Amino acid sequence: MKYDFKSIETKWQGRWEAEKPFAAINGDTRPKYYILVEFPYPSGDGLHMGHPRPYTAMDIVARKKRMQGYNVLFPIGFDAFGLPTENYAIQNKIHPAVVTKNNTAKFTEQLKMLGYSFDWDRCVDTTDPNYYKWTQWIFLKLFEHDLAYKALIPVNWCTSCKCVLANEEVVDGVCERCGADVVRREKSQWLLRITKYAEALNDDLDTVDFVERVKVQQRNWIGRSVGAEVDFKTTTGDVIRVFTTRQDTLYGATYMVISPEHSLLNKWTIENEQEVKDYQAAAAKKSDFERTELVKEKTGVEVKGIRAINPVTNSEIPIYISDYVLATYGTGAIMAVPGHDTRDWEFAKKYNLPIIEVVSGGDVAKEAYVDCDTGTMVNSGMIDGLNVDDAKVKITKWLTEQGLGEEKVNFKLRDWVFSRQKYWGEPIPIVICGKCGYVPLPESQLPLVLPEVEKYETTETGESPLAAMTQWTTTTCPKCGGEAQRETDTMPNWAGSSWYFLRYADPHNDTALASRDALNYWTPVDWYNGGMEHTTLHLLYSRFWHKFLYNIGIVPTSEPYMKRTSHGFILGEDGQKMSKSRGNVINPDNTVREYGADTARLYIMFIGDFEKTAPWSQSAVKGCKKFLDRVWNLAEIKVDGRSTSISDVSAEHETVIHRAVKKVGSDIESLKYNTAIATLMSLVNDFYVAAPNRAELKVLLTMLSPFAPHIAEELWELQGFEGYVSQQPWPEYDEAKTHDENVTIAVQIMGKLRGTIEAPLDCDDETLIDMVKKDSKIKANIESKEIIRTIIVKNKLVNLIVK
RNA sequence: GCCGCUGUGGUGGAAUAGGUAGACACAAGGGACUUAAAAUCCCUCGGGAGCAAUCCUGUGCCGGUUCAAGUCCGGCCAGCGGUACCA
Repeated sequence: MKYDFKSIETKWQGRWEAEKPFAAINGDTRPKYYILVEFPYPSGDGLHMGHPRPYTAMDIVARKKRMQGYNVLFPIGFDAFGLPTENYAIQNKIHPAVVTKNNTAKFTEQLKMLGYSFDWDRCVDTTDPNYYKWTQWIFLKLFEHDLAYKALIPVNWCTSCKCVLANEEVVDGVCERCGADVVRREKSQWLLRITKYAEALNDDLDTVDFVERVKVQQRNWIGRSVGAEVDFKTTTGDVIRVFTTRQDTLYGATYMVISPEHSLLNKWTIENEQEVKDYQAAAAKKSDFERTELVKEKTGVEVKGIRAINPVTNSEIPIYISDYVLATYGTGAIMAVPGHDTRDWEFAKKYNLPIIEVVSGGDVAKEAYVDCDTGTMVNSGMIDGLNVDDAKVKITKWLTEQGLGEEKVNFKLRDWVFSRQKYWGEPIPIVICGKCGYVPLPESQLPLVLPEVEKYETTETGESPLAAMTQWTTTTCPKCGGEAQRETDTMPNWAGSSWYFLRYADPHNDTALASRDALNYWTPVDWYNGGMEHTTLHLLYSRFWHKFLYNIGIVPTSEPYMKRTSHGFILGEDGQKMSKSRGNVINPDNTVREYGADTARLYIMFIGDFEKTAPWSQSAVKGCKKFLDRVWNLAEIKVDGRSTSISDVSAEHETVIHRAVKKVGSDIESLKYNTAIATLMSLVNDFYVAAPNRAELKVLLTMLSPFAPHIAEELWELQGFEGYVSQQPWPEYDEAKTHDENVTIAVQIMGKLRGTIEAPLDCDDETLIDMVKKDSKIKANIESKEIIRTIIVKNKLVNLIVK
């Protein structure tokens, strides 16, 4: 009989659906293991190859963990709020909820087609009011704890989406989604104070097992830097406070620069007022992108008539305004040390300002001496002769004593802009009352359900489509009972995904986001795998929400995820990133149809290093199909024999089987799925040289089942083994049996390979050298030479050094 | 610019901790079976020399450490990702 993958896969998927062998059980006595994959955004295009890679990998882990006796939670859901759905709805005049329903149905079908062992009863959908009730509830808690606030801020405005974007959604000055220009605009927006958690988000990375590149990227994004704030008095009697990480170079500060938006500019009487005003106006007109684009040439204007006083030299220094100083970082003002900062140096050259060397070792006449940590302080009064570190300590102490400044830690991280002027998102549960201000909706009124609207488009003024629904927006103030308006902004699609993993623990709870018992049992997530592109967005946002929920006593741990790994992209066959415009998108449907889900799963794991990008190759898929054909042909006919325990493997196959069990097991844990599959292929190749007995076949099918679950179940049944192969214990290996009695020893002379010999395992050195010397080939090589040294690596290698 | 990662056959990729480079596949070539094709099975497959056993050479480039370097160190080059006037 031929390997009929189609009927086999349909059969087992039906059985799994009916009998639910992969259901997670709350409060079970087995040890729990919570494996999480990033739930998909259900786009109209269906799954592409980017989805099955992480899903298959974690499915393999989930299946193996179950076989090892864990109560595994491996859930899936849909992150369904978002712009593409809304745009599709606008274009086709279909309600976004209907679009979402269709898309999730398609995704569900495709995910089931691939044979994933998800617990489908726990499926969540962020657009379900029963779900977003709790997203809104968390928002109310954030508001209650002063972590949500509304402020007039310059926002990134996408000219095409007509929508406010988070900084994270602006890429190279254009909208991440549609590629249109992004400009700056003042708008009243909801923000979340993620900056309050900057320190904890940074420091607690030390407590979790995230792959290093994720930690590095998060740390860079949070951007912690330690320095000092220093006060500079001015001739007007005002004080300009600056932030610097180089307080040691204070004696070299020969001028100051403040941002064009600095508040003191409004207060001062400036001699060249018009010139300053013109510069401010020009800077305000520029978008963030334009401001950073002009990196090469720095511009600025001196604020004439007012001077600052360097607190250590007491000399008067000029003040400039320039847009290379950002209003949003530090204090919006800097002390300029042209001798030791590249930007200050360029600016000083251009405007003919003095450059003073305060750390020796460079040539400040030629260029700024920046990497000067090893230098010695010069021209620096009280800190002359000290090294940089000591100088920092001493000057900071002095500044603090004089009341002129103090040590200060700054972060690049900014508050999270949380408003969107869009329809397809969670309504923000706030009422705006003329008398009481922003009033939270009482919990009893949640969920605040999205109203039906006539038009989904953002209004011309940039307000949410909800703003046009006056019937809905007009309400009464929960506090004073007077007439009030509902907030019409909605939440960004990062909201629902910031806590979804908690809901999986108890997805049908209608009195809490999840019961405390369920959270105590399942959280934290043991292993979370996802894309690098979410490192500074979703991953950071959800850590923030989780820390907040921990602080208010909702969740039992301060970090949501114990372990985070990250997979590489699957590229198109042309080696380019898959995209519709390139026309190189590959979806799993065709491969599954032509070769079956098991082959598709195998190939996507065999393709290469899980953590790196890898190009798809349709022709290489066949290799995996061939492998399954070979397995089928090997095991289709019932193999006789009563013994089925691993202790009953033949002497012939003993070593290779114990080795394979060891290798496949450890490879799954360390993301090396490609070599795990290679090991299985080798084992099958060995079985073609000498046929396996019943015990050996059993081990093979058990190990194969996480990778290719359908064929494994079918062959298991054909062989007459009991139950589901996916519910068998994972095979155990015996370390002693992973070695042969004999080992091949490489023999080198002067470090060059000259041959190999067979020697008994753990052979003692003398016997080994003796054997080497007797080997005819080696003998010829060392004739008439004297062995002056021998190096032996046990069971591996002998190296003879001769003269 | 800064931070991180990567560079190995025609291709995807292997190579615990420095210890036989190229596992496992794909593609290609040759052969068996077949009327033929598909499928299957067997052989070859980094480069060079040789009938051959064998020898030389080879992991982006240059140098170093070591008995021994794809692996460690220093300096380059190229590609990918992140970030960007962050003081």
